[in-house]
Amino acid sequence: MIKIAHCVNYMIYVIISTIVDNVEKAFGVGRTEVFMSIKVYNVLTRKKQEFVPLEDGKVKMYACGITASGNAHIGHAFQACVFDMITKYLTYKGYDVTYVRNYTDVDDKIIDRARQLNMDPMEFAQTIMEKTDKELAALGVDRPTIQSKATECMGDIIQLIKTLEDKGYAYRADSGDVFYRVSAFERYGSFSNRLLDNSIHGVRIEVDANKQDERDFALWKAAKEGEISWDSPWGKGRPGWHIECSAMSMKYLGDTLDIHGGGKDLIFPHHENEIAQSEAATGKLFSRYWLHNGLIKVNGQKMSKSFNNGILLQDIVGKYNQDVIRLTLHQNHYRSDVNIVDGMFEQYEKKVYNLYKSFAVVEANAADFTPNEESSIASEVEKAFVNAMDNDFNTALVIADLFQYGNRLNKLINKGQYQDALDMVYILRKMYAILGICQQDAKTVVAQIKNKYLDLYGITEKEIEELVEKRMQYKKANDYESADKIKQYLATHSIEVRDSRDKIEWDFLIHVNMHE
RNA sequence: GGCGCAGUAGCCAAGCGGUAAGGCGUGGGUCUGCAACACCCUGAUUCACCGGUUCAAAUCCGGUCUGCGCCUCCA
Repeated sequence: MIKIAHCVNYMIYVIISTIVDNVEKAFGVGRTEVFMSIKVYNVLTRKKQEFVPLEDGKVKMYACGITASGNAHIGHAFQACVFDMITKYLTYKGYDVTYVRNYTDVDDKIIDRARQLNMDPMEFAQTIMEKTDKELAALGVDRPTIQSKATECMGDIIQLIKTLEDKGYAYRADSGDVFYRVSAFERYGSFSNRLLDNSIHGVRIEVDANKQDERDFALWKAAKEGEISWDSPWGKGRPGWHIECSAMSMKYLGDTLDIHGGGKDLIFPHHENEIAQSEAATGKLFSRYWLHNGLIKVNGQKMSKSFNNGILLQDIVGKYNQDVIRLTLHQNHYRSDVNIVDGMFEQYEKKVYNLYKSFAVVEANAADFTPNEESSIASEVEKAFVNAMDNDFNTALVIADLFQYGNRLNKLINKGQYQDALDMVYILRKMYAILGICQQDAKTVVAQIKNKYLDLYGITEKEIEELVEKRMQYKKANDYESADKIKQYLATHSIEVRDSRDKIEWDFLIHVNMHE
């Protein structure tokens, strides 16, 4: 009875929705038009809303980058990959994107580390930035339009602090430090939802005696004896962290940005403070949209030094292929935390190996064909990609689709439909470039991963080939016992063989153990 | 204590009012003397729990529990 009622209700729904669809079509308000626009989750409004830049066709985006105080970790890479992906997608959609990402190249930690290493702090920061740039490039992260450094914008930073001081938003303490006067900015706390000073209870912090209000934060820090410093109207010193980003973003992008991004751990206090500084200085809205990426967890735990579970880029770049790391990072939505569990890199390594193996087969067999950009396969893939990405950059969906396309590609290969297969490879390479995936030479990737594993398993390709040849001889002589001994020996090195009529093929295994 | 996010199969993870995508793993199969890759099949009567709204809820509302993040430098 219930089921019948259920069905009847559903049929009523189907009939109504069909009518609605037809009405929409008749009036030209098809759903396809809705999908033309991009929807983004805006932290400022806490809503998913249509993305409309200030200036038609142009996007001004700033993302908080890295403080160059140590080796970059996978969390830094995630932030870089996310905003690289967003830049590339917006560019694909036809926007002219100006993307600024900063390096903080002077701060307490940098000064401390440099001192430990007996290095000049600027020089130390420089080596870190160069190393990080290389590591990010190895992940297919493009350089932003402008890569700004705090020390290169000192004049702009000082000017901004001066403006704040003139307007009564800043004061110089006896210590020589200049602080932002939070009480002067009424909206302070509204971005991160910290309306009153009630956030401080339950957490014990020492209040700097120089501050007029415990919420005040440093705009300019007076230099200690022998410390690196810059001249300013308030004496020698260096800028506070928050003011750098306000100054740099407005210097290159103007008073109002379209998108401001960064890790979600920066919402408070960093981004709250940036808003307070910038909007107090200009009287204008600082950024129309705020996008924050999630954080990295390792086996369900926060990545932190105390757990000793940090994944540094120097430990994974080179060890895993670019696509493997990108798949791991983009396999879930950018706003969610990425939980990297044991075996995850290996899982995607296996996928990447198989995918490029298929690419190689197609490219070898379809060398004389020309990819057809207008093919139904190409338009289907592109449409699905765009639909997913228009909805707040849903890379998780896009990657789920990629695995299905890989499956379909193999079917096309098995059927010998190389024109279709080539069209598929063509469109995958084109679209997934936005995620930094599927861009490499297929044969090279296959060889890289193969060599890595043969190395790991302690066996060479030459040795395998010789043993396989021997096995062939034994089989021809009907000596299955000896032939199987070779097979077993190869199996101990994780090499599996497959005999066809007149030849023996082999491949290595990638062991993925997802159990905890 | 305050603010925010989240709980979907063994694991990872989409869906965000119309009847549970995808991947890994598992188990079977095609093939094979045996057999890896690939390919095919295989999974949640149900989305932490309890109420409510609705013809219809994993999706909306209220409450409970649990986990996490931020409030101190943090991508």
